Amino acid sequence: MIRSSAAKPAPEAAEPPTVHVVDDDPAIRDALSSLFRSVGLAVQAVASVAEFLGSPRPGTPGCLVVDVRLPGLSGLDFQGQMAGLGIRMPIILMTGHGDIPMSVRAMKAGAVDFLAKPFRDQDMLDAVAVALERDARRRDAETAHEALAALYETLTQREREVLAQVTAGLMNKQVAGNLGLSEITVKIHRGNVMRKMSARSLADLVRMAEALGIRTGGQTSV
Amino acid sequence: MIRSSAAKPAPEAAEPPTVHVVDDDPAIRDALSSLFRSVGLAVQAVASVAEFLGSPRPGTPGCLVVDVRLPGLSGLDFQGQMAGLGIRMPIILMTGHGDIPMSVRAMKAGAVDFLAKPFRDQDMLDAVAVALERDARRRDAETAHEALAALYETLTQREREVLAQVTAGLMNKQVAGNLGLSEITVKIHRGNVMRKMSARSLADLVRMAEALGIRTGGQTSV
DNA sequence: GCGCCGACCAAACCTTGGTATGATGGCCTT
DNA sequence: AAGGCCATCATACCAAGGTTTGGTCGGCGC
Repeated sequence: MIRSSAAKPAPEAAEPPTVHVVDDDPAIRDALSSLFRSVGLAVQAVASVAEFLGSPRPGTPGCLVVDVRLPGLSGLDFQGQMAGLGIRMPIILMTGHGDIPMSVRAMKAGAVDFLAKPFRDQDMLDAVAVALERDARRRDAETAHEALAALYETLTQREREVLAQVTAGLMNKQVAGNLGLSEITVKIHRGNVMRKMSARSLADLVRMAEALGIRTGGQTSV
Repeated sequence: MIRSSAAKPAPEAAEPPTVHVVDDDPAIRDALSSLFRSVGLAVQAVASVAEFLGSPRPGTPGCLVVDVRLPGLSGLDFQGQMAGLGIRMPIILMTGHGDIPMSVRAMKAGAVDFLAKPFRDQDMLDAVAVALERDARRRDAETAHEALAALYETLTQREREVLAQVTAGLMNKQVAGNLGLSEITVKIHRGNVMRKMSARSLADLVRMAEALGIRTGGQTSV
């Protein structure tokens, strides 16, 4: 697979991305909803963070457009909580009464944009476009990583040890020595690893180990 | 000093990082200079961007602290120009009369921080600490990459082709077929590549190719 | 011309990788 | 007790990787 979610041969109709709007002002919600719908985007508009968290949030791609001043919980705190909740959807913050430190803090925390009201429609659309693109990339990367992690899960402890040392560049006999095994046993484990990980070559396996963050104490120049 | 590259156990003789201050107000320059010197940092303070660019800037680690409103060239434009000039030192911007869009634009462009005057000394020191840490990491990564690129430079065209295909996971005979060579010739090139790149194993070589961004059309699952 | 280097190839030889087939034993679940 | 999974090892065999020795050919600079 080369890029994007080409995991399956049949790239079924890509679900449309959804813009989640969180603002306690109904007028703003309506205005943003029609703005986003006018460019073909799906919209889910709610009045509070609680409402957003309570609503059904299927694993569809999308982004958040949130007012920083919300009843109960500020958008900035909200931003921080999202990470803890495992929600990594890109966030665009907007505010009617913001200041520079607030915007800087938001951007440092990873916000895609921070728009002061009133903003131009186009600025918001541009920000959403960037956010959706970022989300698409994040999801692709996450999907690929999860697939890899799932394969890794199927390995036994021994096989993982062998994987680590083999991808560190050690020869079978060295691995055997380190693990107190015979070389033939290492070969068997190694073969199992290649098969279970669907690696077609050692180079493949090395890249997989790299992506999984598997490192040994063994010195490597890279 | 805050922290520097803890990459090596004995970094020793680490050149002290320099904070470059660019502000047309002498009072600010003096105040910042003594602030930074009070925590053991070297400082180079100038009044304009031209002066900064004209001064001797050896390849020492450091960061920039720049006022966005400068005679002739704004700090924001300056930020953009830096990339074009190949200067990738982290930048901290400060302003007396900034607004939110300005700060957001600066942060999007990669500024470490954007401080509205007046700011607390500690905020500036914190920002500088982050900037210097970021610079240290960037320099480490850059140094490693340059060393790798230098090795790659010593390869002949053929050797590079062989490197690409071998690290893509192809067998010698496949590489030979693709390049119209005999297998024995591929082996020789391959051996030369391993020697010239100082790779102690194929796994090593794969990681090097990865770091160099060497990709072939060959399909890979990673 | 001469030396140097890169590219190319071959024969011989050795090491390493990889895959059977077959077998033993431990542990856990049914 | 039986079956399954894992780990272990041996023998044998084949494929692939890797080096050495030795040689041809063409371009480039002195």
